[in-house]
Amino acid sequence: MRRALARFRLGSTARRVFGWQGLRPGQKEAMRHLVAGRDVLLVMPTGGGKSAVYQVPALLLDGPTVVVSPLIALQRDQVMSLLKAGTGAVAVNSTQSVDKGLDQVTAGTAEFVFLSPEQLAKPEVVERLAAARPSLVAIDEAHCVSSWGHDFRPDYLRLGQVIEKLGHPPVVALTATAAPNVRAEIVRSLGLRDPVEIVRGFDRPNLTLSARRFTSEDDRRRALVEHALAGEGLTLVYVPTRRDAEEYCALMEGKRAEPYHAGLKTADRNRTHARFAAGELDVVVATSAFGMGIDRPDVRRVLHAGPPESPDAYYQEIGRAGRDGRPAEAVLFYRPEDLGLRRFQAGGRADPDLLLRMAVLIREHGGVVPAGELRDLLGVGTTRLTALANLLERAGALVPGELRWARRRLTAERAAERAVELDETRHRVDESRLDMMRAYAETTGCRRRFLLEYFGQPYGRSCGTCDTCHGVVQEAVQEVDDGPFPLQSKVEHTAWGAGTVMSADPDRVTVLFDSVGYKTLALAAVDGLLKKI
DNA sequence: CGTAATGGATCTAAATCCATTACGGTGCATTAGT
Repeated sequence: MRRALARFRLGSTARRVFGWQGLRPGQKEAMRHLVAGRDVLLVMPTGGGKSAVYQVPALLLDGPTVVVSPLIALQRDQVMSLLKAGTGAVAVNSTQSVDKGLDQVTAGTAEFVFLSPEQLAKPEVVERLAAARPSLVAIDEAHCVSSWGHDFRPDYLRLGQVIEKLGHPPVVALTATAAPNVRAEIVRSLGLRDPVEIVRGFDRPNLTLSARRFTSEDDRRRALVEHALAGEGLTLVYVPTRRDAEEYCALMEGKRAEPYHAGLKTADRNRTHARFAAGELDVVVATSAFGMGIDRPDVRRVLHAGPPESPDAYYQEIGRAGRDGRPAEAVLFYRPEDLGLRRFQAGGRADPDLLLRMAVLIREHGGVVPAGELRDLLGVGTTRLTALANLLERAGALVPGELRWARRRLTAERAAERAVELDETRHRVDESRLDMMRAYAETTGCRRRFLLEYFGQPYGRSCGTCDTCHGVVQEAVQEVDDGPFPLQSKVEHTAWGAGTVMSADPDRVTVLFDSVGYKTLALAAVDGLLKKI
């Protein structure tokens, strides 16, 4: 009854509380499903408006809304804007008393509570939240589950368990960028139940795409700096290292430029952020640290001094240009040697020996092993231990959310073996994403088409505006169901198993395989190896 | 994996070459010491 009523109040609530006039189609659809009790995965590339999707339903449902947000700065911004709208909100993190924050939730004065996955890794925090009977859970920047969960911030992979402990109210996962396999991982990892997937407009027609290839580092550097200095308008330069951020920034003569990376003092970072937001800068030269929470609509250019680790990351970064709809450009200054650094940064494999020792210890203990003891015995830190536990849990060896052996019949050896396989698979898929980044940089086809099809949106023509199109718009390069392997059709490879066709040309086909990631195959050589299923 | 910094050797003294080594991204939370 309440829910039926709430459906019709979405628009008026949005107007009354937040002053939003019209809701966009994707937004309203997502809200309706949430209010009706469904889980939702929302992928909307253009910035603003995603938070509305949980904020409006939250006000129509009884009980607090738990928002998982990766950065304390982001939590702070969201809380401030909600408080300004006259709605109770609190961020629970290490900058202030966790207990006092949770008291606001218990007392019912905070309708919204923002937390990091690390806070939610603490059982007492989850218990207190569960006691408040949350009516909605929102996972902001949900691609972090996939990009950070495996090693950097492993508590991201524990959110599925947290959601269950919170009673699994309707969950909405929000992100700007996610390829089909990333979407699948978000759904699986968060344990979303029969979710509605809403994927809106990946294409950004006002963005022109180009890439320039260089042999020497010096040439690349000169070309990028020259390009940055020649143009007008707000520019973001993405660089691979902190050092490069400083060096490139020093070369931006005549521009109001600042570097940005995680090695700078918090005060300096905040200042640069504020100046950028206020329009007091022309150029920010940054590592991947700069980005989330940026909402300036008038970024005219995003230049890359080397490719990021995947098209997913690249699209995320160039997506910060031209949000006002006016022309903007994304230029990749590329050297094949760049890929080595990214491969290094992708990190090493989990140590099989360590996994085995951990499995043996937990299995022989019999009960719940204290995390501190396990860390000491294995000589690893919290982050690493959680990452290893995640692997063993996915291997079916541990009770979800606990350091306790799940099945007597499973040997430690077999569990460790499975965990290693899972880790291997993930790394293979990651490497294939890097291969796709190289393919983007080196393609002679339409770059827009390349990216859109990578994200599972058949495009089948050439855009006419990227460098490789040379101003030529081809209406039908490839129909969706042309050829032996139509786009998005399911296929099976004798060695690599099941996959989905992501892009097809007259002579070759790119398939996303579950076990090995993206592979591009020459049609002339696939006879007997690849078949439609 | 690639690049930059470091160090040692070198036909006799300032600079160059080669081999070796170090380094590389993202943030939370917690803690020790002001």
